[in-house]
Amino acid sequence: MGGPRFEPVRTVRAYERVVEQVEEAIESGALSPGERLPSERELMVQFSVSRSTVREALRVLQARGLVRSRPGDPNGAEVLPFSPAALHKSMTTLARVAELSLGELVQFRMVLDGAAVLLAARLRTEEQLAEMGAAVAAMRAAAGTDEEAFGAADVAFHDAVARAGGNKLIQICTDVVRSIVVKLIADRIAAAPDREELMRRSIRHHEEVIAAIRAGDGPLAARLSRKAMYDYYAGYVGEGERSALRALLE
Amino acid sequence: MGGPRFEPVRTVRAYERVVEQVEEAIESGALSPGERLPSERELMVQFSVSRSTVREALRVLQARGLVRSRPGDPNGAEVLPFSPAALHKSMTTLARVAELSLGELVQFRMVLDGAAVLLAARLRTEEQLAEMGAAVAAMRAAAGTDEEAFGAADVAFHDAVARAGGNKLIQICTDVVRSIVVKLIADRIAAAPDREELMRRSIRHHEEVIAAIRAGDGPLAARLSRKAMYDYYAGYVGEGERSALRALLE
DNA sequence: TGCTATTTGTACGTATGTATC
DNA sequence: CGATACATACGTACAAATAGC
Repeated sequence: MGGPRFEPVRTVRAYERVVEQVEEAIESGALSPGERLPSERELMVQFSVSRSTVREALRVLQARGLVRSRPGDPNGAEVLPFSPAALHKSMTTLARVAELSLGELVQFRMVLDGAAVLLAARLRTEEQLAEMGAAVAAMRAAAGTDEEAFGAADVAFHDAVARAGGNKLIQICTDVVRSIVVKLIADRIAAAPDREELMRRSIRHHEEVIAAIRAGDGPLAARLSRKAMYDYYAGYVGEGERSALRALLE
Repeated sequence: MGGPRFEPVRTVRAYERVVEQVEEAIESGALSPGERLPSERELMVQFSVSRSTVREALRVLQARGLVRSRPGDPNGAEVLPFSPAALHKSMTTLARVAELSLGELVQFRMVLDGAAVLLAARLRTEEQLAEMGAAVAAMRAAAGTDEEAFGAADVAFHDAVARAGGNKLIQICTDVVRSIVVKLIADRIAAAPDREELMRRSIRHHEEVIAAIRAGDGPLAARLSRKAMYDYYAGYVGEGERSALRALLE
């Protein structure tokens, strides 16, 4: 027994080491959003690598949403503020290659949104309650006339709820999945014959959720929220999956 | 009013068009995992771009976890099977740059794991129940002796539950966040003075969850699951956040 | 085993379009 | 408008690694 435990050697490419160092600098806060990286020529000197290596590294960093570079910019690449764009991209890819069904996506939203509402009922401030109310008012104003504004107001509502819940991860994930779902069935939603009625019912549900949040009744708010989402999306989900969604309604 | 509605022109880089086309081929299934892309030289002919452009595109595709290329491989880059690695990477980055707290991460797990358990109580097969039981048995066997095996068995348990729940997105996200949490506090967990007691209690909780799943009592299983997670991690979370976690225990 | 052909990894030079001053 | 510095893209060259003989 014993002897030294050797580990397999992984040859690490030059561009990866560049990525690692820059990534660490950004994630540790040594480089802040808005700041600039040195120019590509400067980077090749600092890392003692060729231009192509620097560029491949910058491509990866750009794909991860950490930096952006523009041609002609007298400064180097710009360090970007945090954005869930990379998460959005990888979840969208995930949805396609893992063949996530609409039912799974909606179910995920029911779970996270329900949790956000539950937390919001505890932690919301009066100001946040007002935001939710304003969002629903905007939904009412746009109902039947402006599809786009209705959707935007709905997003604003769920965002206000998620922020009130105090969990950034839940907030981000609900938003990412919401946009994926909407993209998947935007055409079917717009073409729904009972579109007007769906919107009205959605608004009513939202108001009930707000009332429950205001009353501090988290479990009720969560049930109402899940029910609202179910009613809105169930029509686009196959019957088999629909029953799995109903499991969350009890 | 009227006239054509012009849209702002977005200059799109050459490498991006290459990425788009290959990505579409992979996500649509035209290229399956295990298949090979043409060699870089072949790609530069097909896309009429230079090799550096091809390589930058391949780097991005590699960063997204879609392909992998090895030096000297006479075949081109390999199309990879689906993996949540890209999602894992972007969530890890998210956790750092958005400064997600341990409390938020644990809360997220409580929500998703609770939902998975709730669904599993409805949808589980006898076989999956056996898997969960086997995982807990492995946890018991490893308790106090083999930290690593204990952790692996715990992962196996939660994975079996998530699979039984039937929602791949929940399954993947729980696993991703679990590994982030573990990485964050692995050292503190290992150094816990009451480590042995924590493990025993965790096993007991897992058994209670299995019993509730077997009985088909989803809500009870979910409560027990969230309670188990809270007990296990609450010690590592600050008091302020701990109260937000308790909001999920009612 | 060694050899060879092919491919990727990396380096370097150059031309071009663009943003800033 | 010109000058400057930058990113973009192309092409060539060579080293290192792999597969197949």
